[in-house]
Amino acid sequence: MHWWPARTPFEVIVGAILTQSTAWVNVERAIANLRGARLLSPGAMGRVSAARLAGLVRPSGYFRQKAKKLKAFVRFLQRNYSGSLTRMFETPTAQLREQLLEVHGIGPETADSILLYAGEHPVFVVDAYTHRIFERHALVEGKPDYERVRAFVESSLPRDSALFNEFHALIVNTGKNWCRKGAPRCDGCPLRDFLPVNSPYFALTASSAMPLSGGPA
DNA sequence: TGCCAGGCCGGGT
DNA sequence: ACCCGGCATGGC
Repeated sequence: MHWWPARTPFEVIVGAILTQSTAWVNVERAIANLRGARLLSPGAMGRVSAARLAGLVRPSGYFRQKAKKLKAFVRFLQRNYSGSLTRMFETPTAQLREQLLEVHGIGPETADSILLYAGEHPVFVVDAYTHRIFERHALVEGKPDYERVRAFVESSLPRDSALFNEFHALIVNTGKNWCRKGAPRCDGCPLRDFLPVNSPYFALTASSAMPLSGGPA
């Protein structure tokens, strides 16, 4: 779907932080502000003040928190990789994931989004939609926490970043259209017709047949 | 008008 | 190991 609307890996990372619990349309304004201020590079963002940064990312909500998080990431990148994303992404996946989780403001979903969408590391991104869909379809054994869902998907599909990318994109679209919070349970969702389902392949097949409008791209 | 959006942190059990 | 309040703007 080529759905993550970013021009560079750094912009993907910025978007991943800014979109935390926030509608993408608000993130777009914030990123436009950053672009206008020529701050969409690790070096420039490292030099700007947190207060100035906060003003620019204001439309994305939680703006003081997010300014702090962006600063924390570029500081981490500078300290550990001399500001080079290329060098950062040369780090083995599991090791880099642990490092990212240490950074203030980067939790499991943001870390995995960075790994997959900015670095093309083969990890599956679990988000609110993934949780809701997999829980409603009872695809995961036991309590469907983040690591269980991730382990289930990653062990059910070939370890291929392009596939994880596409699969997650399809899930988010399915979620936006049919699995929003408060929506009638599975009402109109194309996945419903595939119950009982016990493999993500079924979800992938079903999702491919649905309209793909409404994405952030 | 109120609910929700592709979370995460820090402090409490 | 959970659980919860706080963080904040903009669209429907």
